[in-house]
Amino acid sequence: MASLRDVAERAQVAVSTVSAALNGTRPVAVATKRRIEQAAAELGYRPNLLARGLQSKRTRILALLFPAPRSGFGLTEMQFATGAAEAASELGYHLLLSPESADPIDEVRHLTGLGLVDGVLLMEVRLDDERTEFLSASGVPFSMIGRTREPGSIDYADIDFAATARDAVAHVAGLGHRKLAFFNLSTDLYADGYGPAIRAGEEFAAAARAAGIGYVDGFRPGSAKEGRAAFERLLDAHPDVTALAVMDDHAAVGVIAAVAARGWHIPEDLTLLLVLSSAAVAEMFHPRLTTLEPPSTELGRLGARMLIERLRGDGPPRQRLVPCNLVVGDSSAAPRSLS
Amino acid sequence: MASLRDVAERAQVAVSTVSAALNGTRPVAVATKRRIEQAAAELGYRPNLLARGLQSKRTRILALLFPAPRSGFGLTEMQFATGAAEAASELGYHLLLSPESADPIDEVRHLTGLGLVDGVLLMEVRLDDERTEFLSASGVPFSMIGRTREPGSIDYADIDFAATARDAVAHVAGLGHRKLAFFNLSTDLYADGYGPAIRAGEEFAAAARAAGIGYVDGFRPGSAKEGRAAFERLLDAHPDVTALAVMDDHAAVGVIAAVAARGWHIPEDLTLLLVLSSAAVAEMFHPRLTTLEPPSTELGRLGARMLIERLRGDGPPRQRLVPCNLVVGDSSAAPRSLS
DNA sequence: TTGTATGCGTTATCAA
DNA sequence: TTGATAACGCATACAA
Repeated sequence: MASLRDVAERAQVAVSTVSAALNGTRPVAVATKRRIEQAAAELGYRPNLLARGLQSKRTRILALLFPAPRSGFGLTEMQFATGAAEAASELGYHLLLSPESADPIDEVRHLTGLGLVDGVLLMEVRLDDERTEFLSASGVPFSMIGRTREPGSIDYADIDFAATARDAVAHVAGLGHRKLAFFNLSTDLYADGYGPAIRAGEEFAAAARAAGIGYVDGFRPGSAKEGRAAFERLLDAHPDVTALAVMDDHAAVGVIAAVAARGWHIPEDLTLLLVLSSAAVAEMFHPRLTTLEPPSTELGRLGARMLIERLRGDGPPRQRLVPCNLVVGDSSAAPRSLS
Repeated sequence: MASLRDVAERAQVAVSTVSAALNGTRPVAVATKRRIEQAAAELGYRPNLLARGLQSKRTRILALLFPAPRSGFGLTEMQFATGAAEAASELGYHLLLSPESADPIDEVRHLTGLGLVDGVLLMEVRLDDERTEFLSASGVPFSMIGRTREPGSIDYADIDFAATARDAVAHVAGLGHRKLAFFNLSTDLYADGYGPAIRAGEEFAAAARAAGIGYVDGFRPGSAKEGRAAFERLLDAHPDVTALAVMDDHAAVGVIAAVAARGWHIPEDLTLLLVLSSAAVAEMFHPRLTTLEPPSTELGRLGARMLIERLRGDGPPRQRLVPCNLVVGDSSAAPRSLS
């Protein structure tokens, strides 16, 4: 590879002048600047990121810390990663994919100790997340996709659960439904303090209350079997429920089976919503389910952008909430009583 | 961060001695070595990767070039990435996630020109892939997840389509089926020379022939609607088909709908196989479909390992084929005629 | 067995 | 407006 020296020789100037001309870090006569740029172009010069990083203490590399795939299909995680990588790339940064080992703290220490990365992007953030405390304490710049219970002044991009719940409730209430049920994520995730489970649960309850429609929750089926059982229990206790929002994809499979087993049909007898699932997944169902699609790519992009902005300079905390996208499928309809 | 100099001062030796002691690159007296190691530990010394890379011309960073999510749920792509990242991490390497821009060639040139990466990992390789030619020509070490039509001496890890097809055919033949149909991926992908579409198509035909059972193909439904239509056409022309292997997840949805519309049931009236889909996806169906699950994580791991081995030293081409994993679900049964 | 000196490619400081 | 030079942290050839 051509180096700064090669360019300098060819343009008949000093290395420092070439550096200055190419970076605009100090005034350079237009004539020499042109000569330098031409020489650089002819040699196909590319600045060596390592040398630059060694000197400037900034590598323009971000680490995306991601845990082993949890539930779902990995689509969401994949979109976080691609969104973040794209946004980083647009801003001249690179994204290092860092699989979280047994000890995430150690992982971060390793990465930053090596001088490899300028900042860290966290995903799958739990309400109480030890990683944030460690990162704050060690002074490593970072941002979150998701957020802790009390984000304080930490930068984050997360789903706007309140708006999402409002949209969902408005959708079913607009169809004429008077009572909505909600199936949260599995008990394990809920107990683990997984943000989306807790927040979606709270916000759906609040939105239903605000809209003045009936609301039932407390179910946390994590599989098709559990989904089926939960649906049976739900109807036993609340036969007047006509709309159901489900967070776990596999639980939805069970619900659909239970509906069919009763001789019921979707959407005539039940309006079914998938919460935080992609349209690609919703299309796998028959009928195609209405879904509240998480803005995963956007969140990834935002997370990366915020982190880079923070690296470029200080400022107020950057905290963004983005609502899910309501994609109406064939599982939404007015309740029987109205038709 | 503590540097080599800090360690040297604390241990009362020269920098070069510290370097030697820590890297074992030349003999160091046990006593001083112990002193150095202790000093390093006390200071929490970590070698600066940039400085080391600048000197040694090797960064121990690999780039994973990945295209925008294609079809499916991204699970497979995600597993390639996580597998590769894990394997790299175990061997002391890091994985850079590089979203492919409009011009992948330029992307590679950029990455390597910057001196950032030691090698490149390719995924979503097409039968004729210009990237391989460019990489070969420019001397950048690389390996493929997937493979071109004629891989030559390029390292790769790919699905063993022949073994996979044999397993699938053996499964249905073992159940007593005498005629198998095959729905390939969408026409677009097929025409684009997407390896799995072409190879799976060829190998299923060959496997059926070898097993002496009837075989029908030529269908390429890429959506639920097309899947449904394809199934109707299939049965019109070949009413004696009792088993069907489908590559596109959404097409499978259509097939299931068509089966139900006929008043048929799975698996009594049709044995349905999902090819190259994960068990997580297969579980979304009702009944749970039998699937041939691609070894995506393993392929990612292998791809990274091969590349690292190649970087460590030369040797013969490393080329590995791994068969899919047959996960028998509730969509496999003996054909009607036998029951 | 250990220390000194040099260079990797860049940026930044200071003279000229 | 420009050029020489000293870092950045590490590895290595060479001298002691």
